[in-house]
Amino acid sequence: MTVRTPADGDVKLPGARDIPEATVARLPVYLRALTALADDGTATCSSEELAMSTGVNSAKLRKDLSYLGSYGTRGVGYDVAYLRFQIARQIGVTQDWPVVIVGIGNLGHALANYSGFRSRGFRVVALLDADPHRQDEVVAGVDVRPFRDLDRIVREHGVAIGVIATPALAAQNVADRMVTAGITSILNFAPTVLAVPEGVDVRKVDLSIELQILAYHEQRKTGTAPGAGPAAAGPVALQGESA
Amino acid sequence: MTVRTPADGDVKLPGARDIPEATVARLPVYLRALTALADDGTATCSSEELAMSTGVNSAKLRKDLSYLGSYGTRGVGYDVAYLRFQIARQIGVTQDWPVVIVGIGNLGHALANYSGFRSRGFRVVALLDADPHRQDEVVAGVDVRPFRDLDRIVREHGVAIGVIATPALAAQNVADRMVTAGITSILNFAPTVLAVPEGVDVRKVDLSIELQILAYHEQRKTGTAPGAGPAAAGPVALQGESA
DNA sequence: GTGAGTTTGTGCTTGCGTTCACAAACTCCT
DNA sequence: AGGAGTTTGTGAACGCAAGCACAAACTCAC
Repeated sequence: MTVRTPADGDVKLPGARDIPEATVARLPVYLRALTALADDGTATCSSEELAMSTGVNSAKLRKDLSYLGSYGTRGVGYDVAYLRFQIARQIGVTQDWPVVIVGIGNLGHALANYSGFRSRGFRVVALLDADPHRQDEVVAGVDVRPFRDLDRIVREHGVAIGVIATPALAAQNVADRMVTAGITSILNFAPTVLAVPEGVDVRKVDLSIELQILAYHEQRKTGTAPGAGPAAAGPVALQGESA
Repeated sequence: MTVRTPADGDVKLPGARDIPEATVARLPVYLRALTALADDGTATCSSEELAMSTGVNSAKLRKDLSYLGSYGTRGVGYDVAYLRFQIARQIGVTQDWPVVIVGIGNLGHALANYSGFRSRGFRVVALLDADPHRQDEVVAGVDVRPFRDLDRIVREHGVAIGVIATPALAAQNVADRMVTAGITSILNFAPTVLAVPEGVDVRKVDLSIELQILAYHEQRKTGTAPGAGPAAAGPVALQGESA
């Protein structure tokens, strides 16, 4: 999913060992749990406690944290505030990242209104849509701009991360324009495989894929077809509508 | 993320080898690409072509498909319609799965209106919300029901899959109620770690985690702090708001 | 200061996933 | 029919991730 270029990605920050991808994916979970603990007034916690509240094995958690450095104290545990800062620093969310959201449909609205953005290191600087009818709206305090303003907005705010919430057909075009504008990380909600040049990271969030994975396991569990209820409708053939 | 119970999950369907988790996660992508090819009128395709359009290695794709059986023809490729059906059958989306969505906020609206549901093997049979003010609405042709109707709806429609789109604080309670009602697969959009009993699968989709993973790589790429643009705001300290 | 108890950090093993490389099996042309 | 070209299916090698288990390092009580 994530494409890393081995060439330019290896300019190591001072004191930054390379962290395994699986660990990187869990760091945000730890960060969230630590924030919750900090808000509770908890000053220190053990790997066991943190593991419990994040749903991972405590050994795995300690190994993950060890990639960042030795921030714990044996016999005591971790200082919540300190560890939280260290993780935030490693992820790079000690300051806010400006992001743009393209495609202000149902999903775009939801994303724009998502309060977790601000508090977790991101700031929505622009909402863009190609549809002129949408460009009068003000969503979540940010007004919707025409898509053609992308280049200017990216330049002015130094945007590196873009979110695609358009229909599938528009996604590749939006991605191309984003890359041209200078965006190098894309979060794609459209159900399409995006082609991007080396050095651009893409992460995909796909609703129906997640559901289908659940369906697979569900089928294995029960050994039955879906909709076993009395009011269930008859079989529905696979329909068209690709992409 | 996905919890499989080794005890009851191993009742193998006739002719169903156990498919690696990584492969299962890619099958929906193949399915979508094959649907697109079928709509284009393409009758047959090679692993190389399919690999190109799905963004995976062709060797990996062949190995993935080989877990389902030998559905290709050497020297020719795969029959699009046939392979599509076989994958759909393995995933279990030859018939529609009834699903319920709990939490009709911004995200719930977006999910309810998502057209990809119907065409990819799922049917939204109910929208539930605890807020009485929301229960007058009709979203995407389905009217919003009170949350307490969950048990009855699950029973009547034979619902096995539930979607949680509530705020974080409500998520665990909703999950508990879902499990009690008989739901055994949950797709969780709330930024919380859910505790569920053995045998219940949970998949999590978390916006800010995805963004933070992107931010990590972005930081490594540029080696700089976010918001390098001239109009970028000053540093913003980590704020509270846990969970 | 010393011993008992606690918790971290990590070497090692095991298992899963990816990739390579090639034989097997097919088509097509002559 | 036979040979050249194409494409699948898979054994084997490799690399990453997970989990175990334990030494090292700390606290606390006396």
